Amino acid sequence: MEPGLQQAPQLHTEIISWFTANARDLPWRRPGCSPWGVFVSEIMLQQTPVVRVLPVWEQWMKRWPEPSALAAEPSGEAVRAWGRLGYPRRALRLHAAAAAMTDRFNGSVPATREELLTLPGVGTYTAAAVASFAFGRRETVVDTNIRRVHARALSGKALPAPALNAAEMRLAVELLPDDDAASVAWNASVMELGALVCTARSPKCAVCPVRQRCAWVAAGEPAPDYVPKGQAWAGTDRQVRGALMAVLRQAREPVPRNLLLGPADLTTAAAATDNNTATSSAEADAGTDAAALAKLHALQAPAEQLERALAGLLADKLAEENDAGLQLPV
DNA sequence: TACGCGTGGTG
DNA sequence: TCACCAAGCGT
Repeated sequence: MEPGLQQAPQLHTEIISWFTANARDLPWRRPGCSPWGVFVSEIMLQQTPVVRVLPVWEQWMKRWPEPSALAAEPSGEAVRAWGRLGYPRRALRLHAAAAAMTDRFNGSVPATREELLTLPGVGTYTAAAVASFAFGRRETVVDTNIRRVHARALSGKALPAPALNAAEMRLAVELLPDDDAASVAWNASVMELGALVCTARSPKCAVCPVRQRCAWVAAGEPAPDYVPKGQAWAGTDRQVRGALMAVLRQAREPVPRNLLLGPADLTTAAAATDNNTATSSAEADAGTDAAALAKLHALQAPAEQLERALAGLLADKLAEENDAGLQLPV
């Protein structure tokens, strides 16, 4: 990694030039976008692809053009508007961050990394990214794309380490241009290169602006020295929670617990009459989506797992319990 | 430090 | 098809 630092100036020039010609036209990058717009985009983009964020971001900014507007509404509305972006706790944290901005920062997005770090849902990456992209400050932005570009171009490895480490952070700090504007351009450019060209699975080295300088290419593109750990899904509480969330998100009135916890009653009722007509009407009466409910029941999760998953939702305040059953806060 | 956290597109 | 992967965070 050290040797590559000598060509940092060339890397800056070539990657920033590539960005100028090839960057995607994303709404949160446009000159008129507010710091709040940048902030919202950064939270939504945590572990979620750009194409899925775009439509939700547009609707979000139209409905809540500034932090105080979001803070004025119940958190459940944020969860609903979040839709299927995933990790719905991010919606709660974004709502809480808007409340904190309203209370502690005069209704504005704070401009410094230190202040940004005090907001819920804002960690090392997001604080640096917002300070850099929304406020033009010189901050070292390190995300998964940037780590991968650094690992390949400078360290000659196929993939970065499983977790961000001190050596990577030092390298990123040393690579950051001194000039404020150049540092912002560099952050955005390396990230975009990692997202569009230096991708995880099938890097497009043929169109890479720095392929001649890439340590990984020079080393003959060696394979990763570790096996990425998979994300377990089938049969997990997480899967059950996701199915529960899909039902609760669109429900406009309390959802009875027994409707969520098992199809037993419905099966009996349906069998007693004829087909699933009874099931459909029962679900319609509860204001729930039949398809979402069917997916939940199709998992055939054990009752104790359903209870545990439901408790997990309640613990995160994604739903509130009342006499009638369950619903999102309204 | 390692793990859990949603969702859907894709090679 | 089915793991892998995606602008991380909090514990």
